[in-house]
Formats: sequence, C-alpha cells, structure tokens
Amino acid sequence: MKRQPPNARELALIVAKANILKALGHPTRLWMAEQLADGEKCVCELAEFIDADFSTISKHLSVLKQAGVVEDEKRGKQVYYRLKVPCILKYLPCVEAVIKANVQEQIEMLA
Amino acid sequence: MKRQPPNARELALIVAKANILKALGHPTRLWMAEQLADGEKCVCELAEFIDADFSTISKHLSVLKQAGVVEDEKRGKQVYYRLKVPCILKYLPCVEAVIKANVQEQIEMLA
DNA sequence: TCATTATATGGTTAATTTGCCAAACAAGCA
DNA sequence: TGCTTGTTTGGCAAATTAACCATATAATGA
Repeated sequence: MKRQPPNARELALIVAKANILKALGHPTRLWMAEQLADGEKCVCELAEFIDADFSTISKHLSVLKQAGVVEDEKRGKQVYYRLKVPCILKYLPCVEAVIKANVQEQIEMLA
Repeated sequence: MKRQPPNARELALIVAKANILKALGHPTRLWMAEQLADGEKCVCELAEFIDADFSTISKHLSVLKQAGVVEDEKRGKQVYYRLKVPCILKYLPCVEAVIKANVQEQIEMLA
C-alpha cells in the first residue's frame, strides 16, 4: 500500500546503493571484484590478465574503493586489494539468472 | 589456484553481468525496480513520484528492459512493467551492508 | 472520424566516463 | 644517493549517458 514519494533519507539511500551497483557495472571492475573472492590480490596480479594500461587499471580500482566495495593496503612496494564486504558477490547467481532468462527468450523467439 | 586470463566465453558472461548491474546502477532505475518488488505497475504509477520528463522515465524503463531486468505488457492504453527475475532485489541488503561499512569507517575516522 | 490519454522515439546538448600517455611518487635495492 | 619496480595522478580526447523538448504512435471514447 505504500504510495509515497521517496523522502530525503530514502533518496539518499537509493543514490548510495545505485553508486555501488554502478561501480560493479563495468566488466573490468566486476572481474576484479570476482578475482578478489578468494582473497586479496595485489594490483600487479590483477593487471596480469587485463589488457589495459596500468593507469586504467588503477583508476578502476579506485572507483571500487571509492564505492566502498574494496579496501587496499600497501605492503612493501605493492598495494593489495580485498573485498570489504564479501557478500557483494553472492548476488551474481541471480544476475546470471537474468541472463539465462534473456537467452531463453531469444531462443524461443527463433523457434 | 585458478590463474588464467578469462576466455571468450567467460568474458562474454562478465560483460553480460556487468550490463545488468549497470542498468540498476542509476538511482531512478533502482528505485523503479524496487517499486516493482510487490508487483507490476504501469508507467504512470511509477512516474507519479519521479521528478523528470515522461520521456526520461520511458527511457530509463527501456534500459531496464533492454538489460532483461523487467518485462512489459501493454493492456489497454497503459503499459505495465514487472520484474522478470525478482531475486534481483534480494541483493540489496548486502549492498546496504557496504554502505554501513563505509559510514562506520567515516565515523571512526572522526572519532 | 476526431480528440484525448498513455507511452515511446528522435534529436540535441551537457555531463560523465573511459582509456591512453606522460609524469609523479614511494619503497627497496645497488 | 641514484636506479628500478609498482602504483597513482593529471591531462586530454573519444565515447557514452542523461535529460529535455518536440514529435510520433496506439488505444480509447466522443
């Protein structure tokens, strides 16, 4: 029955949530987050399989950090990143369900 | 131990997932998706509390549809939208946990 | 058929994002 | 100290996105 315009507090929460989703809404960043599922990795480890400039990778990591998805720690010459709230990846099966539903639909459309 | 560059299939999946997250990564669109949690709504019902042009609202809905998050159905003069895979909202508590962690950190920083 | 209501589309502009390069930093080593 | 390695920052151009306005379409009712 709730039928009201979002108030300022609700709005702020929505904006905050959308920001986090947006941060994960880029292939490179999502991949990075997934790589961190089984523990922290340094930038160089993440960079190893990404075909992009180091500066680009660094900026993507800073977007994730800004959003609060990851945190970093410098140890020696390297900077290690880890997920701050690991449940953030638990979602992805459902996201995949969306994809499956879409594919299914395409198939039906062709049938 | 997995330490390999993503292959084409994995890459395609990542891109697809990121797209869905991106679609939800906008305050207006996230709000809309949340409104659909308890059942379909027509565009006019959604528009009622969004301060934006109708065309803008329509475009946001089409982004969600494109991403496969919602589906629409025309009945009479109205178009109804509903979540296609409702679990997509189950995630949000964890997203909120990220926010809480960030806020907590800010507080500690000020203490 | 004409007007009206509900929604979508096309076009345009401003804002944001992405990615590269070059340069700056920071830590450890020679 | 100066060199090298790992990472970040600043600057810029290209691409993408968001929002608005005006216009188009679709269904209904007069």
